[in-house]
Amino acid sequence: MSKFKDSVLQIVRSVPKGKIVSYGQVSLMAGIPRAALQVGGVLHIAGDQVCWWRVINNQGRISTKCTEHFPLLQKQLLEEDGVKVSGDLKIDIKKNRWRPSLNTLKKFSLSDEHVYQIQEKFGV
DNA sequence: ATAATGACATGTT
DNA sequence: TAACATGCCATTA
Repeated sequence: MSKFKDSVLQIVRSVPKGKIVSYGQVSLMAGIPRAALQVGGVLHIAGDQVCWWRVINNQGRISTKCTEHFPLLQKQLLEEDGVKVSGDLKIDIKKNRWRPSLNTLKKFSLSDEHVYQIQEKFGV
C-alpha cells in the first residue's frame, strides 16, 4: 500500500453523500497535484471499498469504462445519493462539488501550500 | 532501470 | 461544443 493510495481512499471515503469531487481535486488533496489519472487507477483497484461513484472528471462527466463499474451504474448510484444526472451523463459539478472546510483539510496532513491551492480552486 | 499505460486536466484549434 | 495536443505521475511489465 503506497501512501498515495491510502490518501486517495481516505479522501474518497470522506466525501459526503450527495456531493461529488473531481479526480484532480482528489489528487490535489492527496498531496500530489497532477496525479488525477492515478486516482482513477486506485479507484479501479479499490472497487467497492469506497464510494467510487462520487468521483467524476472536472467537466462533470462520468469517465469510467470499466465493465464492473459502468457509467449507467454510476449514474444510478449518484441518483440514489440525490445527485441529478442528465440523460447524457452530465452532472452539474458546480452545484454538487464537495468543498471541504479548512478543518477537514487538516485531517489529511497536507502542506500549507496545498491547503492554499485547494482553497483557491475549490474554496468554500 | 526503462518504457508503456491510463476511470485526468487544461489550453488550442 | 468538440476534437486534438501536451503535460503529468504512480503503477506495472
